[in-house]
Amino acid sequence: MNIGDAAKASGVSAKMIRYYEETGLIPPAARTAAGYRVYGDQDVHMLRFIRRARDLGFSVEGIRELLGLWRDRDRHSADVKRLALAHVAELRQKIRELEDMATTLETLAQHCHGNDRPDCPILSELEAPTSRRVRPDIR
Amino acid sequence: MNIGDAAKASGVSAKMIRYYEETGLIPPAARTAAGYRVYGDQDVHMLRFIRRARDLGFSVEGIRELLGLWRDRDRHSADVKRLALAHVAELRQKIRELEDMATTLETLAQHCHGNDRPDCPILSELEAPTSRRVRPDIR
DNA sequence: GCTTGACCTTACCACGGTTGGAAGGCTTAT
DNA sequence: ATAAGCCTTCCAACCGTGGTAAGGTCAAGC
Repeated sequence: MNIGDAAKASGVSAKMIRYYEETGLIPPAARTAAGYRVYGDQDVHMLRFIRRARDLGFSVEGIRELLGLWRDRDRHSADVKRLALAHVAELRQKIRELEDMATTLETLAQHCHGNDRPDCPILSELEAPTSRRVRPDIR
Repeated sequence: MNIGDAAKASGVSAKMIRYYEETGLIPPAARTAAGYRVYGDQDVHMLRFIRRARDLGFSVEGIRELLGLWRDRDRHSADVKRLALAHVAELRQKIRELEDMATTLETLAQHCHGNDRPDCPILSELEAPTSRRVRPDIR
Protein backbone atom coordinates (compact mmCIF):
# COMPACT_ATOMS: atom_id res chain seq x y z
CA MET A 1 0.00 0.00 0.00
CA ASN A 2 1.41 3.40 -0.97
CA ILE A 3 1.20 6.48 1.18
CA GLY A 4 -1.83 7.83 -0.66
CA ASP A 5 -3.84 4.71 0.06
CA ALA A 6 -2.69 4.67 3.66
CA ALA A 7 -3.76 8.30 3.94
CA LYS A 8 -7.22 7.55 2.57
CA ALA A 9 -7.58 4.48 4.75
CA SER A 10 -6.47 6.20 7.94
CA GLY A 11 -7.76 9.71 7.55
CA VAL A 12 -4.26 11.12 8.07
CA SER A 13 -3.00 13.12 5.10
CA ALA A 14 0.09 11.90 3.27
CA LYS A 15 1.69 15.14 4.28
CA MET A 16 1.18 14.46 7.95
CA ILE A 17 2.25 10.83 7.69
CA ARG A 18 5.61 11.98 6.36
CA TYR A 19 5.77 14.61 9.07
CA TYR A 20 5.04 12.09 11.80
CA GLU A 21 7.73 9.83 10.43
CA GLU A 22 10.22 12.67 10.21
CA THR A 23 9.58 13.72 13.80
CA GLY A 24 9.80 10.16 15.06
CA LEU A 25 6.19 9.78 16.14
CA ILE A 26 5.94 6.75 13.91
CA PRO A 27 8.77 4.45 12.80
CA PRO A 28 10.15 4.89 9.27
CA ALA A 29 8.04 3.05 6.74
CA ALA A 30 9.46 0.29 4.59
CA ARG A 31 10.42 1.36 1.09
CA THR A 32 10.19 -0.13 -2.37
CA ALA A 33 13.27 -0.23 -4.60
CA ALA A 34 12.14 3.07 -6.05
CA GLY A 35 11.93 4.68 -2.63
CA TYR A 36 8.16 4.62 -2.23
CA ARG A 37 6.91 4.20 1.31
CA VAL A 38 4.98 0.98 1.85
CA TYR A 39 2.30 0.51 4.47
CA GLY A 40 0.45 -2.51 5.81
CA ASP A 41 -2.79 -2.91 7.71
CA GLN A 42 -0.91 -2.64 10.97
CA ASP A 43 0.45 0.75 9.94
CA VAL A 44 -2.96 2.01 8.92
CA HIS A 45 -4.24 0.79 12.25
CA MET A 46 -1.64 2.89 14.03
CA LEU A 47 -2.36 5.91 11.88
CA ARG A 48 -6.04 5.66 12.68
CA PHE A 49 -5.12 5.52 16.34
CA ILE A 50 -3.17 8.72 15.93
CA ARG A 51 -5.98 10.35 14.01
CA ARG A 52 -8.49 9.64 16.76
CA ALA A 53 -6.15 10.80 19.48
CA ARG A 54 -5.78 14.10 17.63
CA ASP A 55 -9.55 14.31 17.27
CA LEU A 56 -9.62 14.13 21.06
CA GLY A 57 -7.25 17.05 21.20
CA PHE A 58 -4.11 15.25 22.28
CA SER A 59 -0.88 16.97 21.35
CA VAL A 60 1.68 15.08 19.32
CA GLU A 61 3.69 14.65 22.52
CA GLY A 62 0.67 13.20 24.27
CA ILE A 63 0.11 10.85 21.39
CA ARG A 64 3.70 9.75 21.64
CA GLU A 65 3.03 8.62 25.19
CA LEU A 66 -0.27 7.03 24.27
CA LEU A 67 1.39 5.09 21.46
CA GLY A 68 4.04 3.88 23.87
CA LEU A 69 1.41 2.52 26.19
CA TRP A 70 -0.62 1.13 23.31
CA ARG A 71 2.36 -0.90 22.14
CA ASP A 72 3.27 -2.00 25.64
CA ARG A 73 1.49 -5.25 26.41
CA ASP A 74 2.55 -4.94 30.03
CA ARG A 75 1.13 -1.44 30.42
CA HIS A 76 -0.92 -0.51 33.43
CA SER A 77 -4.29 0.92 32.54
CA ALA A 78 -3.74 3.34 35.42
CA ASP A 79 -1.09 5.06 33.30
CA VAL A 80 -3.47 5.46 30.40
CA LYS A 81 -6.16 6.77 32.67
CA ARG A 82 -3.77 9.24 34.27
CA LEU A 83 -2.73 10.52 30.84
CA ALA A 84 -6.33 10.86 29.73
CA LEU A 85 -7.45 12.67 32.85
CA ALA A 86 -4.50 15.02 32.73
CA HIS A 87 -5.58 15.92 29.23
CA VAL A 88 -9.15 16.38 30.37
CA ALA A 89 -7.88 18.80 33.00
CA GLU A 90 -6.03 20.78 30.35
CA LEU A 91 -9.10 20.86 28.17
CA ARG A 92 -11.27 22.04 31.04
CA GLN A 93 -8.75 24.72 31.89
CA LYS A 94 -8.77 25.97 28.33
CA ILE A 95 -12.55 25.85 28.30
CA ARG A 96 -12.65 27.96 31.44
CA GLU A 97 -10.44 30.58 29.85
CA LEU A 98 -12.53 30.74 26.70
CA GLU A 99 -15.70 30.78 28.73
CA ASP A 100 -14.44 33.73 30.73
CA MET A 101 -13.65 35.60 27.54
CA ALA A 102 -17.02 34.81 26.04
CA THR A 103 -19.06 35.81 29.08
CA THR A 104 -17.09 39.00 29.55
CA LEU A 105 -17.60 39.99 25.96
CA GLU A 106 -21.21 38.95 25.96
CA THR A 107 -21.93 41.02 29.04
CA LEU A 108 -20.28 44.02 27.48
CA ALA A 109 -22.18 43.50 24.26
CA GLN A 110 -25.44 43.34 26.17
CA HIS A 111 -24.79 46.84 27.41
CA CYS A 112 -23.91 48.13 23.98
CA HIS A 113 -26.80 49.85 22.30
CA GLY A 114 -25.72 48.61 18.93
CA ASN A 115 -27.00 51.64 17.11
CA ASP A 116 -25.47 54.39 14.95
CA ARG A 117 -24.05 56.30 17.90
CA PRO A 118 -20.34 55.90 18.63
CA ASP A 119 -20.42 55.31 22.39
CA CYS A 120 -19.89 51.69 23.25
CA PRO A 121 -19.03 49.96 26.54
CA ILE A 122 -17.01 47.34 24.69
CA LEU A 123 -14.49 49.89 23.48
CA SER A 124 -14.61 51.62 26.86
CA GLU A 125 -13.70 48.40 28.61
CA LEU A 126 -10.85 47.77 26.20
CA GLU A 127 -9.61 51.28 26.87
CA ALA A 128 -9.73 51.01 30.64
CA PRO A 129 -10.90 47.80 32.26
CA THR A 130 -12.57 47.36 35.66
CA SER A 131 -12.89 51.11 36.09
CA ARG A 132 -15.58 51.92 33.61
CA ARG A 133 -15.28 55.47 32.46
CA VAL A 134 -17.95 57.80 33.71
CA ARG A 135 -18.02 60.08 30.75
CA PRO A 136 -17.67 59.16 27.12
CA ASP A 137 -14.30 59.89 25.64
CA ILE A 138 -14.54 63.44 24.38
CA ARG A 139 -11.35 64.44 22.62
CA MET B 1 9.62 56.93 26.62
CA ASN B 2 11.65 54.08 25.14
CA ILE B 3 10.20 50.78 24.01
CA GLY B 4 11.10 49.02 27.24
CA ASP B 5 9.15 51.50 29.32
CA ALA B 6 6.23 51.39 26.93
CA ALA B 7 6.29 47.60 27.21
CA LYS B 8 6.21 47.72 31.00
CA ALA B 9 3.51 50.35 31.01
CA SER B 10 1.29 48.55 28.51
CA GLY B 11 1.88 44.90 29.27
CA VAL B 12 2.87 44.27 25.66
CA SER B 13 6.43 42.97 25.30
CA ALA B 14 8.93 45.08 23.37
CA LYS B 15 9.25 42.18 21.00
CA MET B 16 5.56 42.27 20.21
CA ILE B 17 5.42 46.03 19.92
CA ARG B 18 8.02 45.84 17.17
CA TYR B 19 6.10 43.00 15.56
CA TYR B 20 2.84 44.93 15.64
CA GLU B 21 4.57 47.88 14.06
CA GLU B 22 6.16 45.72 11.39
CA THR B 23 2.86 44.12 10.46
CA GLY B 24 1.09 47.46 10.39
CA LEU B 25 -1.22 46.87 13.33
CA ILE B 26 0.16 50.01 14.90
CA PRO B 27 1.69 53.01 13.11
CA PRO B 28 5.49 53.33 13.11
CA ALA B 29 6.75 54.94 16.28
CA ALA B 30 8.70 58.17 16.23
CA ARG B 31 12.46 57.75 16.50
CA THR B 32 15.27 59.52 18.25
CA ALA B 33 18.35 60.60 16.32
CA ALA B 34 19.92 57.30 17.34
CA GLY B 35 17.02 55.30 15.96
CA TYR B 36 15.35 54.48 19.27
CA ARG B 37 11.59 54.21 19.15
CA VAL B 38 9.82 56.84 21.24
CA TYR B 39 6.38 56.39 22.78
CA GLY B 40 3.94 58.73 24.43
CA ASP B 41 0.99 58.18 26.74
CA GLN B 42 -1.32 57.95 23.76
CA ASP B 43 0.75 55.11 22.34
CA VAL B 44 0.76 53.27 25.64
CA HIS B 45 -2.97 53.74 25.73
CA MET B 46 -3.30 52.08 22.37
CA LEU B 47 -0.98 49.25 23.34
CA ARG B 48 -3.03 48.58 26.44
CA PHE B 49 -6.12 48.48 24.25
CA ILE B 50 -4.45 45.86 22.11
CA ARG B 51 -3.32 43.90 25.13
CA ARG B 52 -6.83 43.71 26.49
CA ALA B 53 -8.33 42.76 23.17
CA ARG B 54 -5.88 39.88 23.01
CA ASP B 55 -6.78 38.89 26.55
CA LEU B 56 -10.33 38.60 25.27
CA GLY B 57 -9.09 36.25 22.58
CA PHE B 58 -9.34 38.56 19.59
CA SER B 59 -7.04 37.70 16.72
CA VAL B 60 -4.66 40.35 15.45
CA GLU B 61 -6.97 40.78 12.47
CA GLY B 62 -9.91 41.31 14.78
CA ILE B 63 -7.93 43.83 16.74
CA ARG B 64 -7.13 45.65 13.55
CA GLU B 65 -10.84 46.15 12.99
CA LEU B 66 -11.44 47.09 16.61
CA LEU B 67 -8.68 49.67 16.45
CA GLY B 68 -10.20 51.11 13.33
CA LEU B 69 -13.51 51.57 15.07
CA TRP B 70 -11.82 52.83 18.21
CA ARG B 71 -10.12 55.60 16.26
CA ASP B 72 -13.24 56.42 14.27
CA ARG B 73 -15.20 59.08 16.09
CA ASP B 74 -18.08 58.54 13.69
CA ARG B 75 -18.25 54.82 14.32
CA HIS B 76 -21.54 53.08 14.91
CA SER B 77 -21.61 51.08 18.10
CA ALA B 78 -23.57 48.51 16.13
CA ASP B 79 -20.38 47.66 14.25
CA VAL B 80 -18.48 47.13 17.46
CA LYS B 81 -21.24 44.98 18.84
CA ARG B 82 -21.39 42.91 15.69
CA LEU B 83 -17.65 42.32 15.84
CA ALA B 84 -17.80 41.34 19.48
CA LEU B 85 -20.72 38.98 19.07
CA ALA B 86 -19.12 37.32 16.07
CA HIS B 87 -16.11 36.67 18.24
CA VAL B 88 -18.29 35.33 21.01
CA ALA B 89 -19.81 32.90 18.53
CA GLU B 90 -16.33 31.69 17.54
CA LEU B 91 -15.38 31.27 21.16
CA ARG B 92 -18.53 29.31 21.90
CA GLN B 93 -17.92 27.09 18.90
CA LYS B 94 -14.41 26.33 20.10
CA ILE B 95 -15.72 25.70 23.59
CA ARG B 96 -18.22 23.21 22.24
CA GLU B 97 -15.48 21.32 20.45
CA LEU B 98 -13.27 21.17 23.52
CA GLU B 99 -16.23 20.23 25.67
CA ASP B 100 -17.04 17.34 23.37
CA MET B 101 -13.46 16.13 23.60
CA ALA B 102 -13.39 16.41 27.36
CA THR B 103 -16.74 14.68 27.84
CA THR B 104 -15.81 11.83 25.55
CA LEU B 105 -12.48 11.32 27.23
CA GLU B 106 -13.93 11.59 30.69
CA THR B 107 -16.57 9.01 29.94
CA LEU B 108 -13.95 6.65 28.63
CA ALA B 109 -11.76 7.25 31.67
CA GLN B 110 -14.67 6.49 33.96
CA HIS B 111 -14.85 3.03 32.48
CA CYS B 112 -11.13 2.45 32.80
CA HIS B 113 -10.21 0.45 35.87
CA GLY B 114 -7.02 2.39 36.32
CA ASN B 115 -5.15 -0.53 37.80
CA ASP B 116 -2.06 -2.56 36.87
CA ARG B 117 -3.84 -4.58 34.20
CA PRO B 118 -3.33 -3.57 30.56
CA ASP B 119 -6.91 -3.61 29.31
CA CYS B 120 -8.30 -0.13 28.95
CA PRO B 121 -11.37 1.20 27.16
CA ILE B 122 -9.55 4.42 26.32
CA LEU B 123 -7.04 2.62 24.14
CA SER B 124 -9.79 0.39 22.78
CA GLU B 125 -11.76 3.41 21.69
CA LEU B 126 -8.73 4.95 20.04
CA GLU B 127 -8.12 1.68 18.24
CA ALA B 128 -11.67 1.29 16.99
CA PRO B 129 -14.25 3.82 18.00
CA THR B 130 -17.56 2.26 18.95
CA SER B 131 -19.76 5.30 18.97
CA ARG B 132 -19.39 8.79 17.62
CA ARG B 133 -21.95 10.11 20.08
CA VAL B 134 -20.01 12.46 22.20
CA ARG B 135 -22.50 13.88 24.59
CA PRO B 136 -26.12 13.21 25.41
CA ASP B 137 -28.61 15.23 23.43
CA ILE B 138 -28.41 18.35 25.49
CA ARG B 139 -28.69 20.64 22.54
C1' DG C 1 8.44 1.09 -28.11
C1' DC C 2 6.43 5.99 -26.24
C1' DT C 3 3.24 9.24 -24.13
C1' DT C 4 0.09 10.42 -20.62
C1' DG C 5 -1.55 11.03 -16.15
C1' DA C 6 -1.59 9.74 -11.51
C1' DC C 7 1.14 8.87 -8.16
C1' DC C 8 5.46 9.22 -5.41
C1' DT C 9 9.92 11.59 -3.62
C1' DT C 10 12.51 15.54 -1.22
C1' DA C 11 12.88 20.30 -0.16
C1' DC C 12 11.35 24.30 0.54
C1' DC C 13 7.67 28.56 2.05
C1' DA C 14 3.61 30.02 4.53
C1' DC C 15 0.34 30.71 8.32
C1' DG C 16 -0.49 32.96 13.63
C1' DG C 17 1.57 34.75 17.57
C1' DT C 18 5.25 34.71 20.30
C1' DT C 19 9.79 33.95 22.13
C1' DG C 20 14.73 33.56 21.95
C1' DG C 21 19.27 34.80 20.58
C1' DA C 22 23.26 37.03 18.17
C1' DA C 23 25.84 41.03 16.79
C1' DG C 24 26.32 45.56 17.14
C1' DG C 25 25.09 50.64 18.49
C1' DC C 26 23.58 54.04 22.20
C1' DT C 27 23.15 56.02 26.87
C1' DT C 28 24.29 56.68 31.43
C1' DA C 29 26.78 56.21 35.59
C1' DT C 30 30.81 55.42 37.62
C1' DA D 1 37.16 54.59 29.96
C1' DT D 2 34.48 51.07 30.90
C1' DA D 3 30.67 48.46 32.36
C1' DA D 4 25.77 47.83 32.53
C1' DG D 5 21.74 48.03 30.40
C1' DC D 6 19.28 49.70 27.24
C1' DC D 7 18.29 49.79 22.10
C1' DT D 8 18.59 48.24 16.97
C1' DT D 9 17.96 44.62 13.08
C1' DC D 10 17.99 40.01 11.52
C1' DC D 11 17.34 35.06 11.89
C1' DA D 12 15.43 30.84 13.94
C1' DA D 13 12.23 28.25 16.37
C1' DC D 14 7.72 26.42 18.16
C1' DC D 15 2.97 23.46 16.45
C1' DG D 16 0.33 21.31 12.92
C1' DT D 17 -1.00 21.79 8.55
C1' DG D 18 -1.22 23.19 3.73
C1' DG D 19 0.96 24.35 -0.46
C1' DT D 20 4.11 24.23 -4.31
C1' DA D 21 8.00 23.08 -7.28
C1' DA D 22 11.15 19.92 -9.48
C1' DG D 23 11.97 15.51 -10.34
C1' DG D 24 11.31 10.05 -10.30
C1' DT D 25 8.04 5.96 -11.04
C1' DC D 26 4.27 3.17 -12.37
C1' DA D 27 0.45 1.36 -15.14
C1' DA D 28 -2.39 2.20 -18.76
C1' DG D 29 -3.31 2.98 -23.77
C1' DC D 30 -1.57 3.79 -28.62
